[in-house]
Amino acid sequence: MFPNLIKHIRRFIEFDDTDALVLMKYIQSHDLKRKENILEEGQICRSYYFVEEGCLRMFFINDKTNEQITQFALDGWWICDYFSLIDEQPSAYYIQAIEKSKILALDKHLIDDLFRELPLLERYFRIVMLRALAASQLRSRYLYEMTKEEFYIHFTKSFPEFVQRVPQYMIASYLGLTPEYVSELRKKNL
Amino acid sequence: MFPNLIKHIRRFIEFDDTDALVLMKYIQSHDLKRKENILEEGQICRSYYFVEEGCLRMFFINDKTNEQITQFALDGWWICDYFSLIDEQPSAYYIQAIEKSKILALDKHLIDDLFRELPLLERYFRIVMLRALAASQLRSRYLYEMTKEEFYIHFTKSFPEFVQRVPQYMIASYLGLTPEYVSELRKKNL
DNA sequence: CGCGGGTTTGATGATGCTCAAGCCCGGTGG
DNA sequence: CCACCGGGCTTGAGCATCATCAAACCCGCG
Repeated sequence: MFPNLIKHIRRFIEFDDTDALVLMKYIQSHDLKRKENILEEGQICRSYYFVEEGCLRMFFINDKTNEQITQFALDGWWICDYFSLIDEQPSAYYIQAIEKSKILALDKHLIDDLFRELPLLERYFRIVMLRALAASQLRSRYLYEMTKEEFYIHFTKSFPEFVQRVPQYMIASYLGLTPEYVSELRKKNL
Repeated sequence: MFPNLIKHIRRFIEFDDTDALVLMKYIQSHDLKRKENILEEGQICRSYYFVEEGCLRMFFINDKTNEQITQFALDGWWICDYFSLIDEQPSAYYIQAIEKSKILALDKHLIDDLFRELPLLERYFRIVMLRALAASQLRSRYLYEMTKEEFYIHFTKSFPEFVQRVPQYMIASYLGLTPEYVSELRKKNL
């Protein structure tokens, strides 16, 4: 049904097939077309989203026109606007499919029931959050210690497949660069 | 014994005094003098640290000389190098007391036993991680949408007491600015 | 074949850094 | 009690990085 999520869960906790069947009751699956949104600015983010297949981006609108990407999520990643989710505030973000994607949504208000049925999943989510935090700490460190040029090169070296898969201007936006500058950097670095 | 930690836990879960006594067995308390480190570069970060009283900073050494601050932790905050903690890799960071502080350490390897004794604490830690993630998402958004000047002003407006408490050059470092530039900004913004 | 989104090019310029010097002020020793 | 020291903050000149803007180019798609 959603093998990638199950596989992901099994990386961190014991989780047998009957557990998976229970979990299934709580999950809503969404098939997104390219450019389709699963969250839009002004809505309250009510679910955690898992990318079962495909690729998402999270962005907000800057100066009324400019889409500023703050995160990507590939297959096997959780994504959401945690601030909106926690405080039930309108989100400032869009979450949009870059390509045809299959997204699994876990509603915030069902999660306590889910944990009551499958207590071990609370551990899974704790660990997922912990790892996301580690990733964000690492990313923030790179921002401190690298110039934008180094940051760009580091990124392209680290995720060459991803750079293929996604248009340059999105990479630029995510890295906080202008497309023009990225273009210059590409020329310079062969 | 450590009222601030208990108070913090009670913000998120039911936690009575006997639970607190159990927890106490797992906690190591450290009294730090000004400038004393609880973690140093090269060590493996083995504990989660809670600031019961005082104030910490987390930094790494840039270009062999320059202390680059990436995080502060005031009373009531958890702090650690999550990357080093998870992978048991040598840390690239120092965690140091800015002022006389009381720190509570929870060893990574005891935490599973602790959760076995007090299963509700797993929820507490999940929530703490979740909120830290929300905070880091918000911070990263500010970095995208503000100029350094706006970022500085926003920070000083948001945490005026903190700006009093900590030397300017540390604020500058945390915000990714030179002390000279902060000085210029202060003059400009009365 | 023409259109439109994405990328490139080049000129110009602002933001924010570097470096060197001076200043302020609280602490310490004579 | 004063003089000196040193850390932190400020000032100013010069400069690098990276953004802005306008235009041209490229190429896949209808």
